[in-house]
Amino acid sequence: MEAPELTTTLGLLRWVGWAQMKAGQDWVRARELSHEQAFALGFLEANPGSIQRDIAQMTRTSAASVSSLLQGLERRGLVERRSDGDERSKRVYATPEGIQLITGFEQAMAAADEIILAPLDQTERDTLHALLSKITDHLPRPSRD
Amino acid sequence: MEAPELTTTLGLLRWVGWAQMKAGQDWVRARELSHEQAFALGFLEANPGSIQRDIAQMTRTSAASVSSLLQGLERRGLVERRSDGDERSKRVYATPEGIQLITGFEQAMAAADEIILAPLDQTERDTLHALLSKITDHLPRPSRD
DNA sequence: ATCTAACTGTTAGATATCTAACTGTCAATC
DNA sequence: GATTGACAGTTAGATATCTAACAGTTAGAT
Repeated sequence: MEAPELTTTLGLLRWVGWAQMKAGQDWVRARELSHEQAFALGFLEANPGSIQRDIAQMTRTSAASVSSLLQGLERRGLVERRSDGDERSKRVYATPEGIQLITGFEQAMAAADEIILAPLDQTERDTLHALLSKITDHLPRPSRD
Repeated sequence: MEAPELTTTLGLLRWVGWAQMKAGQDWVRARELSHEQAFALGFLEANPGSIQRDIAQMTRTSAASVSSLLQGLERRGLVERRSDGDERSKRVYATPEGIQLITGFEQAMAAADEIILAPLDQTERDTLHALLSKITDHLPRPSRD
């Protein structure tokens, strides 16, 4: 008695995505972060001075969500928001504390990916990547509409 | 300046999953449902009398989430919860109103899937499905731990 | 028969997300 | 220079989710 979600191609796909999220759970929870906070911090480490709109686009959420998410990180002193010239936008930076907390996140995620993809050999992984790219190439870019 | 998430295989995968969710948005929003409510209703249409624990397992969420989700559906008269023998569990049924509201959901989702998979021919779709199955076969079953 | 452990569901408090409405700032046009 | 429109961010109210703690029920062990 399988539910449809677990048998369709996109159902399987969402399941794998879910597993990836769960796989990183121990790492982020040990630092009392949510996945979203961890990803935002990681993005800010790589792209310091991004404006909130950039984060919203990258995480495919709304400006309102980013505003709320950053509030929590700012309260803990993990990010800073500063205006810079254009008073409409705020440039966001991970603080040293934030950077320190997020160090190793990418590696932890890569390790989780490795476990999930373990059943596939390199050729199969390449094929999977190519097929997914073919799909995302035709998907609308993450946008703010 | 791509972010890592959009270039790794699992990043692409999560992107496709996100697109699927968005693709059904018009359909569910026209009925003032959330995706989660729509999926729960669809599951109950196919599996009437499921207990809440079943729904939690299928949606890979917690018993607490299901409890909260069903509250909203019950308030709108779209589902009913009845105890039946075992007083610990509650059997959940979609009401006629709920069934009527969710009719066509599966087809709408299938249509959305078709659009997303459009860039792939049948052989490629089969390959993708096979690769994803190979991954999920090694994933822990959705469980309640 | 009682006690304990497992099971099912609920609640409380937190964060994330959504939409919609709002504020403030910049730029373009008149 | 003033108005208008686009842009960036915030807030409010809603739902979904999580964890942790709780309450009631069932079944098994002693």
